[in-house]
Amino acid sequence: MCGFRMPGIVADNPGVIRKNIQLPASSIFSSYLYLHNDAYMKFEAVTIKDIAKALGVSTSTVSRALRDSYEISPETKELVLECARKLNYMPNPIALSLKERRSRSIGVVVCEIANSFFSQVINGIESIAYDRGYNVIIAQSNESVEREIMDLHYLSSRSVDGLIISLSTETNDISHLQDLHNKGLPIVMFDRVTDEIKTHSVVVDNFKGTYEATEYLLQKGYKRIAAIANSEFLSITSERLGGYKDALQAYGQKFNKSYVKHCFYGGMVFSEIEDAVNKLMTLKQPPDAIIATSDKLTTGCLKTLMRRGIKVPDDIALVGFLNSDIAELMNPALTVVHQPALEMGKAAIELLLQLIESKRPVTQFEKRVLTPTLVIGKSAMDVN
Amino acid sequence: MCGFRMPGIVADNPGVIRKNIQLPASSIFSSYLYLHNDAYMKFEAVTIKDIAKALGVSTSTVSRALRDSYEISPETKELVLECARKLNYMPNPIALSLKERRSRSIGVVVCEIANSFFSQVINGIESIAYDRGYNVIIAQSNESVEREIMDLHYLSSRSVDGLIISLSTETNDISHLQDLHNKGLPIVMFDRVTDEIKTHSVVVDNFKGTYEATEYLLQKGYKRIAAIANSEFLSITSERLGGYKDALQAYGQKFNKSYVKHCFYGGMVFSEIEDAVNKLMTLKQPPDAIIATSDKLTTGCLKTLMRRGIKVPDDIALVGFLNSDIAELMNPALTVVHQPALEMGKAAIELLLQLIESKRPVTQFEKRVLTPTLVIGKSAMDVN
DNA sequence: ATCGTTCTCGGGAACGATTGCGTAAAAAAA
DNA sequence: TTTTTTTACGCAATCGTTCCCGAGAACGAT
Repeated sequence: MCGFRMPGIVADNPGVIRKNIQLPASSIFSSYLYLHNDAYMKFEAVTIKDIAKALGVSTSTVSRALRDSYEISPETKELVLECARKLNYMPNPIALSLKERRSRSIGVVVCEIANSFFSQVINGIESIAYDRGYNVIIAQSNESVEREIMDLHYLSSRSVDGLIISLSTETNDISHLQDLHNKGLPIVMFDRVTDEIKTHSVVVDNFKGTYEATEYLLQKGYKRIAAIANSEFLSITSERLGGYKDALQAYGQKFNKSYVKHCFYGGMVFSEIEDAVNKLMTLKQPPDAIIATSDKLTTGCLKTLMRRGIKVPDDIALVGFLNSDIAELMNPALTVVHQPALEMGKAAIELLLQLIESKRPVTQFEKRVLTPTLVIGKSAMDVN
Repeated sequence: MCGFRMPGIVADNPGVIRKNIQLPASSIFSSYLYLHNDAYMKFEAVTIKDIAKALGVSTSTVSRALRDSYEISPETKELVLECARKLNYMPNPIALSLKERRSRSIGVVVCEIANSFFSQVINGIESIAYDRGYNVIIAQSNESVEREIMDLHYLSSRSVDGLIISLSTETNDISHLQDLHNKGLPIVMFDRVTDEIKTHSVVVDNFKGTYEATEYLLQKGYKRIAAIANSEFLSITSERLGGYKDALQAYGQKFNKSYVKHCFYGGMVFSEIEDAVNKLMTLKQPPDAIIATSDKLTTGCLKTLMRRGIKVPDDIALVGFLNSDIAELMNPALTVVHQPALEMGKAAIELLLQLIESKRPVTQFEKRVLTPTLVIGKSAMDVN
């Protein structure tokens, strides 16, 4: 009597749903009524009411049976499970969210999706979130603090259970984030972080990244190494410039302030990079090498040099942060600082889920520091 | 009497919420109670009940006042609006979803996020969806049909209002999609599409893309042009190979079957590409040019050639589909077929929202065909 | 004075699921 | 046999919101 609808194949105990279910390619979704004939009708899902009605029991019994409660007899359980399977019942996540006051979704704010580094991070986040039954809502700030605030507003209004964020370049006032944090929203920061909010964070050893890159150039014999960096506000900027400065010092070179150029919008505005490169190249003593401290800056810098007819590495060396998997295919093959982006994403979501699912308040926060890799290419040569 | 909580700044009429709201950077989120002291407490949102209680009216009145119903007096409306503003009330989207039986979220299935083409498409989708109040749930198939089915299962269980999908390379049986479609789920396909499902789709003129690329090589004087393509199952494969064949014919060259290699996993498995290139290069008459018909194939092909010490374009020419914005920085600067990915994403989401928000059944389906661009680089030379 | 309108508003049932509490019937203990 | 305990289930509230009814009050028409 409970087969008055399309017979389905698999229904899972809601507790273990989507865990290695093996389903045939057909009729997986028959939890929905067939109503798609001529009229355009919203397909309606099977609910516990349908099961209850079909079996002549109460919804409480169905609910408890599905959750394998001890107060339901084995026979009834079997009946309910069987019927749920037949109707291909699937629990309504929205109703559950309302009841449990959690959305099982997390928000991710990055400045740009179409950027290798961030898309790889998102890849890592998504892979784990998916397995844990969370969905990921992605928002882009486009390096604008205004947009970042709107993103957070939006995500907050969609009542996400947690947040993973890399700050926009414009963000020096973080009160909008602080507000959310104060209200108890679990937050994990990555890449561009701030100490002002006490929470977990995931970064690479930025200092080490530029230190090694600078050291590499110094060992090659370069004497006038310039740096093109992001906005001074960003954590990554000072850290990366720190590694650059320390390496210079370690090798007995004096730090030259005019060799450091900042791009406030980190290359989102291309003319920024052009200006920076132009200013460097028109110095009385132009640099013989450039370190670019982010993906967009690295490619933008190479693009500018190329367009100006400046040969790399013959006229100038170029080393930079880059997570594109085609760095070796570039002209020249770039020597790059590569970040373990996928792992960063995984670390971030793991820390976030830990925060979200923690029963008791978390007071000890972790700053997970991963190690970047210097991938040697041909964008610097031996100068002697 | 209604200011017993943190005074907020802005509350919107739910009907026009998130429409060009200008808010100061602080206290935007004070719709939530301050409970984040020592104990870890979930922050609780302000509901219409709170407003009703504060004002001594019923929730119905509050609800209607907020929705600007005609049956509420202007005075009461003003009171309610004022109070909502004070408490910084924000409607609970989950409760709304439950009531209205729609989640205001759409699912996007692509094979890989960290791929320029797809991340650009997602960028386009996201930009519009966000403005229209929808959130985007992204799932990756990794070119696996099994994973694709699980993705759809997941998205379906999260009750998305619509779906945008580019099929995985393994997908020749589309009954899992067909099922969802039959049940009335609005679907828009892009890139890798199928005629078996009658719905909107967004593609580029693949034929034209390869035709022009092939023609370009033919005009340069190449005589033995090979093609490396995706799985035969995919729509893009036959279309792109079609353009290739027709161009050959138009220029009086005979089609040589051994010059066409398929990579079933489209380059997700790198050895596939290596094998394809190796087989081509060990022919008695190896090709003098290669056309790669997808992003991953293009970069994979170049990587293989480079590793084998085969110079492009000196030893062989290479032209391929590529949406990376650093094609011009590659070695050599690649001549590529560039797809308007952002526009494709925008078109897809627009068509989907049209489907979702249509009152009456949609029977006329649109196949929107955008035009790819051949971007000339230096990966082919004049051979005479 | 009585009736029909119009204007406002409240009560309460949904939406789908969980869960504390109450309670019949059955089983166990007295 | 009576009492107590256990078993197995139903009722109803709850989450936040909308919306169908119903209903009181004011007002004009008869």
